[in-house]
Amino acid sequence: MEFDKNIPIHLQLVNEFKRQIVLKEINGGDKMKSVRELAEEMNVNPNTMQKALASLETLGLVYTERTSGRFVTTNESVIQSVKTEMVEAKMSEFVLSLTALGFRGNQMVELLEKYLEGVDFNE
Amino acid sequence: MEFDKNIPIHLQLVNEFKRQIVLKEINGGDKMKSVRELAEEMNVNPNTMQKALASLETLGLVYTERTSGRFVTTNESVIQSVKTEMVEAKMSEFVLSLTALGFRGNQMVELLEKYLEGVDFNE
DNA sequence: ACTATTGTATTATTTAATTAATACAATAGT
DNA sequence: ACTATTGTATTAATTAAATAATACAATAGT
Repeated sequence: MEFDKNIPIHLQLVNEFKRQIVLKEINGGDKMKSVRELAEEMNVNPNTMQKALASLETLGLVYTERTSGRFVTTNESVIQSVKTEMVEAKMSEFVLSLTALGFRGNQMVELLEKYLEGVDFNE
Repeated sequence: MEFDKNIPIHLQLVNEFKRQIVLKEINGGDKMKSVRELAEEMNVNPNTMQKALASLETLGLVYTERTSGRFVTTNESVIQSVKTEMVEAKMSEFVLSLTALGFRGNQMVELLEKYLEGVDFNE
């Protein structure tokens, strides 16, 4: 995975894991790879990975079983609410940005449709 | 103006000025305030402000007349293309993010419409 | 000519993120 | 019991952004 150098890596890691969990690329109860392994795999320092995983734990998305490792939560309602929150955040950011650029709601919808026509494949 | 602490301030400044120019809150030919004045007003260090303004200059959005100060470009086509680029960037980011969250184009439109119903005032 | 105001440059300090290197703590699995 | 693997903690070094303080350069306007 590649990082945006203008955003702290640990935040980008948290986001990526949230995405994987929410999209069921990792399932509830799944064992995650070890801190060191993940760090290696994603080319970051173990400390940075540790920090990201600690955040995930705070969110309730993973839990630790010493010393077996870390596991994805089986609490589906937590996962769902995280997903909802992620979508809302994206919507909010988009609408705020386009509002700042002078567009109104209906124009945003039009723009989105136009954009999707242009780039899309799976309409 | 308030800053997102996770994004370099000079980038946020560039963005804000781009927005102001593109939205004609500042008009072509307008004299901008001095580096020091802007820095004071926006509560950043003059060096940070200087950096942001230098970026704006690179973009062709402002030019310097030593020692009168800095002025907004009168080249409307530059302004328009910057605006287009900003909108495209927002669209792209939004669509990429929601794609990563497992949505397809038509669902994105639905989500946006729903979201706008909920929050909107100026549909 | 003078001078205030402009942009610009420089050097140092501070702060936060990241990396680095290492050590400790706990226990599952043999 | 041993040991490899797990998470966790600590301390230092590095890097980049931001701030701080100051100086220089140019000229519009008096």
